[in-house]
Amino acid sequence: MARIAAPRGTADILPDDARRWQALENAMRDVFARYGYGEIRTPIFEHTELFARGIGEDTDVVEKEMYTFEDRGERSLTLRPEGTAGAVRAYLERRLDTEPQPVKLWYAGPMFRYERPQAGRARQFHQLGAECIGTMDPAADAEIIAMAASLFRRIGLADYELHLNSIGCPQCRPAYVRKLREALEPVRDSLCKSCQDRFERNTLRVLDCKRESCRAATQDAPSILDSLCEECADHFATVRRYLDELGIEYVINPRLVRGLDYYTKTVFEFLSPVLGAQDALGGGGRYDGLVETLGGPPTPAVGFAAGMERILLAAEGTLRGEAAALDAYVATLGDAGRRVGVVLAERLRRAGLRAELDYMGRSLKAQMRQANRLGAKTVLIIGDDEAKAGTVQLRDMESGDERTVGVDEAVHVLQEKRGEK
RNA sequence: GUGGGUGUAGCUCAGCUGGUUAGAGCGCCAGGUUGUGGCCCUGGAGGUCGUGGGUUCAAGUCCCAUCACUCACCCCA
Repeated sequence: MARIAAPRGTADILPDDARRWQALENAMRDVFARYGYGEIRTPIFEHTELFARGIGEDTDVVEKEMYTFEDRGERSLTLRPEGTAGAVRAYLERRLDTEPQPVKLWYAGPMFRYERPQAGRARQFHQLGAECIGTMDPAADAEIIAMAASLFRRIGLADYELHLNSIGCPQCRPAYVRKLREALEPVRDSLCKSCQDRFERNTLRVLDCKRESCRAATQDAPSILDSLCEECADHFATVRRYLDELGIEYVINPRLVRGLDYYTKTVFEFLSPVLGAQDALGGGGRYDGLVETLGGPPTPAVGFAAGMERILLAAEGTLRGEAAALDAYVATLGDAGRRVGVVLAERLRRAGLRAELDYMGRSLKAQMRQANRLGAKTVLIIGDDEAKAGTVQLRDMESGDERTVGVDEAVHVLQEKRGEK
């Protein structure tokens, strides 16, 4: 029979790797809790409409990257490509807008985007993120950024750059876009093909192009930061002031534009130099129009999301999973020893110890080797003699010391030993 | 969607210009002890050489296609 491989762009996380994931998740939970965010778990799939409207019809994500399917009831559903839309949907549907504002939520889980996989990019990947909904206070922007930075610090990830920008609001952005178009019009023909397309559909994105030729052509383009309305300019200045006061370093990048349509005012990205071409660890920003777009009352909000695989990649050297040490390995010989051993292992486990025993009919020697491999601190050897006498050979794997003790004492000794560290 | 690279044991790879039973290291299993680990020694299991076609007396080795992986573009997490 032909074997079936995991679908393209998906990955299995095996036990050794899973330990690092758990370490990240533990750090994440602790950090989010400190900042007062509560976890929200929303569906993995939503109505396609939610993403189409929320993220924006003209974005790459909606245009060509969604896993969309029709269910048996002929509903168009989509595997979530990001987390914000679902969180905001839940905020409205579950009437979190009637609770004291702001509502602070975090989430983590799989996201799906149909793209060609490469380093740091997969079709099923995982994001952790947080949303602070209901306040326009610039301190909330700073809090979200500080929280992300705090998580990175917590896992020893220090090698990154925080890029910051403001892309204005519906009051000031249109005027800037017009100005930008005018400025770019003369050099339009020298832009790359996709930028010529961007020029038409989403002019801001031209600034974000990585091609040398496009960067050169837009060299002298006006900066959006010079065109912000008073409110946006004030907001941005205040966010910056808070970040300065919090000691969070950043670089102003007037070319930073995000790929999703819902952003307003503050946008930011954490870039890592060790990630290769896909260098964004995470990013986010303010989305003051999204709640309304999704049918709610005008509600300001700010949030961020980061790629868990990318974090794990970037924190390769510093974030380690704990190798669960084995307290005891029960090695048995003969039928009587075996019977006693099976029961003893269970007894150790009920006593809160990690215990393992052989299921492959291994020789004692092989059992010892296995115990060593598993990092067992102690091996309890039970042969027919011990079974008859109600004793075990207690072998300390580090020192090699071995002695005969009664079963009760053995359990006691192991518990003591465990408590010591 | 476009382009480059790669596909040989569980893993990392070697197989020269096509030529007899496809190799190494690591890992795995067993033995070296009659009831004992880490080091060492010995032996063993394990491969439709990604898949399908083609060229040839002969293909892991050449050609085509296809799939997968990978890197980059695009976009972003």
